[in-house]
Amino acid sequence: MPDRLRIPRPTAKRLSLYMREAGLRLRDGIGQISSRQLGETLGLTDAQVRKDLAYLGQSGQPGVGYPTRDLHDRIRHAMGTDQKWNAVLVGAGRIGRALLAYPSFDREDFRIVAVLDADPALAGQTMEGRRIWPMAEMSHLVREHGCRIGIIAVPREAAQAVADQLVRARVTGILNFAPRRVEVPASTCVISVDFTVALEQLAFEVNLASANGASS
Amino acid sequence: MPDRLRIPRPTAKRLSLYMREAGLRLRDGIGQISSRQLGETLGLTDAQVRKDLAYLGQSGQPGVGYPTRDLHDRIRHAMGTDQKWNAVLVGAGRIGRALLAYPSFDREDFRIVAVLDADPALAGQTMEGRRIWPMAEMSHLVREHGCRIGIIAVPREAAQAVADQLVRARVTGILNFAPRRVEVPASTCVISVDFTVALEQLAFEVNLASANGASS
DNA sequence: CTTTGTGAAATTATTCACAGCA
DNA sequence: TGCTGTGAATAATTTCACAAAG
Repeated sequence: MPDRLRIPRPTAKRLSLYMREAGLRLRDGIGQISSRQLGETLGLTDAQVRKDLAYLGQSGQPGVGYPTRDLHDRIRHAMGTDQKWNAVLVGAGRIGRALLAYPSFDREDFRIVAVLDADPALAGQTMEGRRIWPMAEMSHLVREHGCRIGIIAVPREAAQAVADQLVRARVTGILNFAPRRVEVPASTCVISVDFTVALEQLAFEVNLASANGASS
Repeated sequence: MPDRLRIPRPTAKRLSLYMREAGLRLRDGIGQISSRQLGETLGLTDAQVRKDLAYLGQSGQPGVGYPTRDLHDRIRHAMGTDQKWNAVLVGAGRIGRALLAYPSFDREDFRIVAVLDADPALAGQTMEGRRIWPMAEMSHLVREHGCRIGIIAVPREAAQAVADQLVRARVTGILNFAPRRVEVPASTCVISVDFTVALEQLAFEVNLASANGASS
């Protein structure tokens, strides 16, 4: 007996955006927000926004909009970000450093609690004020801090081995910044952030736009 | 008269992956690759791969597969990465540094040719061996190097202003790493890479999986 | 007069399944 | 036998359009 409707993946992505926007409004003391306003700031149609928000159950008031606080809380709950998500970061390179300093990775809900690197020379040093551990400590750190997430910020060649180690250490989710697919058992989730794909996607879009624009 | 079929966006994303894989095979001297092999390494069905590749026109050989070199070239052409894409990077922070050192941003097709930052104290300094320019130099640099792409690697609050400047400097594509939508005229393309959305997406997936897995 | 929630319609994307070629 | 290319079938997602509510 599912207590709520299954949320489609495209919707889940947009829910993140709605939540961020609701958070900003909340901070600014704005109590209501309409699907049209939300759509306008995010580049979506109002119908799309309403369909998405309807997955969270009735919450809007006709003629008024959605109460900011309630909206924010509902999305948080639906996304699971009302829980604590501790993460281990593997890779003390430049991407790892950027993530350590990134606000989203040091919030109440998400937090990088340990940094590891395969380079023995780095073990014991600090990065952005955090101590770097050797790889052998992974299972221990994951257990000690109750990490459910592992972040792969190592070069392509090392990514699969790191993924294997993370799975053995019993994380249930992996955020992968290496430019390749990592193979994991079905019980583990992977989300990849691929800079190269984004860049090539952009080239594709620009070409498409200029092809459409240039009609002699 | 369009000389080729319109490529759907999901397909375009996957084409990047196929191209990368073809490039790796090419480097290893493997001359052929089948839709099944491609699908296996990338986590897709063979039918999906074939449908996608069919947009590039006939190129596979029944019973054999796709010739690696030809496949790579065709995708390159379709994506527009057989052209040169110079980019200006705005933001000499930690994300900017990571991108500067990232292999994909210093290839024959893509290259970051200039770094800018709003902080006057950074102007004239170097980062990853590149000189940092003040914002006022943007138009000049874009024109001089023929940059078609601008990369936004600044905090949320500064992102829209940077986007406006990039548009004025006449870039046609923007790669946005700031966690917000940037508003641009329709003639400019934007692709966003949003770490926060990726992270929350992961939490969502993990929750979903554990909900499915745990049926008492 | 504005805005929600939602069935129905339209569009888009994926999977199936198989004829035809090497 | 192994594999491509592709119509047809299915599934997923978005848009439309409107009754009902503040």
